[in-house]
Amino acid sequence: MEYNHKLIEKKWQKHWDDHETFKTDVHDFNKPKFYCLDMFPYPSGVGLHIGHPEGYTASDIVSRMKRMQGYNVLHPMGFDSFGLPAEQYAISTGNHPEGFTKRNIETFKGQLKAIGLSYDWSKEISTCDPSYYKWTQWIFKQLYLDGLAKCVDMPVNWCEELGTVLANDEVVDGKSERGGYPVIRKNMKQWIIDIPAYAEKLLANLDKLDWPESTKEIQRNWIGKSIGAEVTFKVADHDASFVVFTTRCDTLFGATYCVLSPEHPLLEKIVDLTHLEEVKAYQKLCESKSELERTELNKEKTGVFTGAYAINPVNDKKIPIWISDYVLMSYGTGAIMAVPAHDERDYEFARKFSIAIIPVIEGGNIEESAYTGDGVHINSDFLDGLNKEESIETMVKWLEERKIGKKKVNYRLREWIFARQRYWGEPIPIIHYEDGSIGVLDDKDLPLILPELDDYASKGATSPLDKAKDWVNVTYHGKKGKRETSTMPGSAGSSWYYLRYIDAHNDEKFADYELLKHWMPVDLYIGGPEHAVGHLLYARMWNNYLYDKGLVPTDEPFKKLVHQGYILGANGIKMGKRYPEFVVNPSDIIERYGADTLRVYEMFMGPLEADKPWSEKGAEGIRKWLERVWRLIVESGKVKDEPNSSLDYVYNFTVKKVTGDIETLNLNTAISQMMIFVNECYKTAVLPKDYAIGFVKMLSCFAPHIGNEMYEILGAEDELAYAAWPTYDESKLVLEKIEIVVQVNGKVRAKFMERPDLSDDELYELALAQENIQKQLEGKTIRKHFVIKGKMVNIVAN
RNA sequence: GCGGGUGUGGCGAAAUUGGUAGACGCAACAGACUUAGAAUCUGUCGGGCGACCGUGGGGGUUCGAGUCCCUUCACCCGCACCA
Repeated sequence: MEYNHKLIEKKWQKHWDDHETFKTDVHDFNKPKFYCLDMFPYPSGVGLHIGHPEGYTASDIVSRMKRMQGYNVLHPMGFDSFGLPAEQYAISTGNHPEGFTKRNIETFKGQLKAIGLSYDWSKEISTCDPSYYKWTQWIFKQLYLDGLAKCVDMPVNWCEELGTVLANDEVVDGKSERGGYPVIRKNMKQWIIDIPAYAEKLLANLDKLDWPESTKEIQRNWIGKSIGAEVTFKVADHDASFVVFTTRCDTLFGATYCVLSPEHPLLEKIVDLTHLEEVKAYQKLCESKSELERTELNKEKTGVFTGAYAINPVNDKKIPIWISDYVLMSYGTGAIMAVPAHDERDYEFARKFSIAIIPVIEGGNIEESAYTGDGVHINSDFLDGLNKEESIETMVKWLEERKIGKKKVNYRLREWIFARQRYWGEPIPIIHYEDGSIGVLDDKDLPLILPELDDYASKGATSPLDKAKDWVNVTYHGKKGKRETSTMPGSAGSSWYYLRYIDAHNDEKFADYELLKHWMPVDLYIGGPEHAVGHLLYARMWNNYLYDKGLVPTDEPFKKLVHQGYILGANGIKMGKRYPEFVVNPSDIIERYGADTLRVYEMFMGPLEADKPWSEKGAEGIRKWLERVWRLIVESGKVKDEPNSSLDYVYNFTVKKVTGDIETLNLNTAISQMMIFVNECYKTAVLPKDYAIGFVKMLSCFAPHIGNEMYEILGAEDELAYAAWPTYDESKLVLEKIEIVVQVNGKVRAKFMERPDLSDDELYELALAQENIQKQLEGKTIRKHFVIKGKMVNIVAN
């Protein structure tokens, strides 16, 4: 009987489907729970790529082991099916997004099943399903009622090509993440979610998460906390003032000018008539620039003088007010005090426009560059002689006493722009009444179904939904109004899906609290690093918010997070359109070698988190290894109901190593150890049946189809997925004799085998007796020696 | 510029966290089986004839360093005029 992957894989996939093997009873609280989650895919139309099975296999291995260890494992899957990617693809291929998405989901599901992943499909969710997005709308409604979702007029990222606004994480280098189209800043009435209100909590909670340090750091940077002060500057000869944010209020005596952002609202009021034309021209120039142009590196500073002056509150000096695009309206207060002596940007600007540079900290060479280091304060009246920390403290106190400034914490994190002028998303359950008021739909009117629309392409600043006139114009609670025609962004549905799996069919609530209390948080979350600030920050915010409302039991949703690396092409470059000849399609690999080979190879390639190049030969090697395993278990005749002590050590060690490695996700070394076990089995005549069964159980986590088949061939009749995980006998791990290494001056000079329980002195004596050691020590004096018990002796001599 | 990470044979990678560098696999080579090849099984496999040399380079701590410290180079990822 030969190993036939096609037959075996089909057989066991059907078995798992027919028996609902992986269906989890979420109400069973008797066993300890384990919630193992994958980032659900966009069903994009091109099908699964080679990277999907990597993370999915890793979480599947953990799920399968935990199940055998007696955990009640929740391992669900669903589809992130609303949003730009699906819609863009639909438009470009002339398909309607709905039918198209449904077909894609079926394709994805078929592909996922062909990999042999142990998902509980009874809990499948799809974010574009009304029974799901009813609750996305419901959570949005709560955010709205609590003042965290707002409709405001603000500058947003506008992408003309996509015909929509975009969130900050969807803009990369001034271009849209999807498609790479130019993005400009533009004032629009927009729905936003006040994620900055959660900045502090999201930042502080990072410390307690078992996440990759790099991802936590990215989130910290994105939140961008900085501690400083706000200082009020009066405008000379005007009844006006503005506030600046600074982290260096200790340098106030060196502030020789102020800069307002070109969009600053105060400008209208204070610009001098003789400068009005210039200012307007500059504002217009800035407005027309794309985000990319504005943030270009090392760009020369530009700006114009407003003709107005501010009063420096510490010395009542008149200092000029300029405008420049290096001051951003979206950060701090949109205005700064400029201290050219100690800030590189201000220095460059002051040099260019010949503005005074007054040093207030000793150090550096002010003729050449700004000095940003620490030092003793000078030219600073009551701060003279103090260092940075002392000066800041003194200055804040001074400002606070006179009520012209105060300590202030600022965050870089901006509002989450929550509306898209697109068709394929959750409708926002809001009505704009004719009287100018805004209303939200009653719970009984949710979900607000996305109307069918033939012409769903986005053009210009209007939403495709504007065209659904019958849907837009409504009378609600006796008032006439129009529905909101923007839809929610793709990241809406993915911000809470992990909660829905736990109670996927609940019509009354988004999920039952008692169930959430048992199952949350997610114990292990595996997905790509590209979601470090988008999804992973939004989901944290929603969960923290729902926690504050008492609707979920934990503030943080994902206890442990792991990112899988990219599978690169054989050329070492990311697979993609640029090098189509290096793109590997997972379905081809499954067809040729089988899903088990694909799974084991992807796990064997290297550490889960690392980027690794694909190797066809490597995959072939794994296929051959599985055949070798098959011959050992099924054909060799070695499997017998009798003991073989020569395998005791390697078997027990393998159980220990594989168990520990799965726990820590060192899946490549777990496979190495299983290979060592198989190699040892080939060297001996008898493979005890219980060892064969234990081995097959472990292997079945990695290669479930061949594992189940061999388990059946070995005569087992129970369901392997819930069979007891193999245990190891610690006493068998103690070897009779172990190898002792003898070093002279740190270099290996001899090795010998000895009992592991000898004393240090006994080992030292034996080491000295070694022939080669005697030779090495000839004519030398022994100075000292070190013994590492059960391992080595190092003799120091000269 | 700031932050995070990586660097080990021809290749993918291991290394019990300071204790035998290169486990396991790919490729290569040799032998067995075969008319022959493929497959399989069994070996060899960092460099050097050797003393020795070897974990990007240089320095240091230590009886002992891939692992710790300093310094430097290269590449990858994130943020980027954030006041």
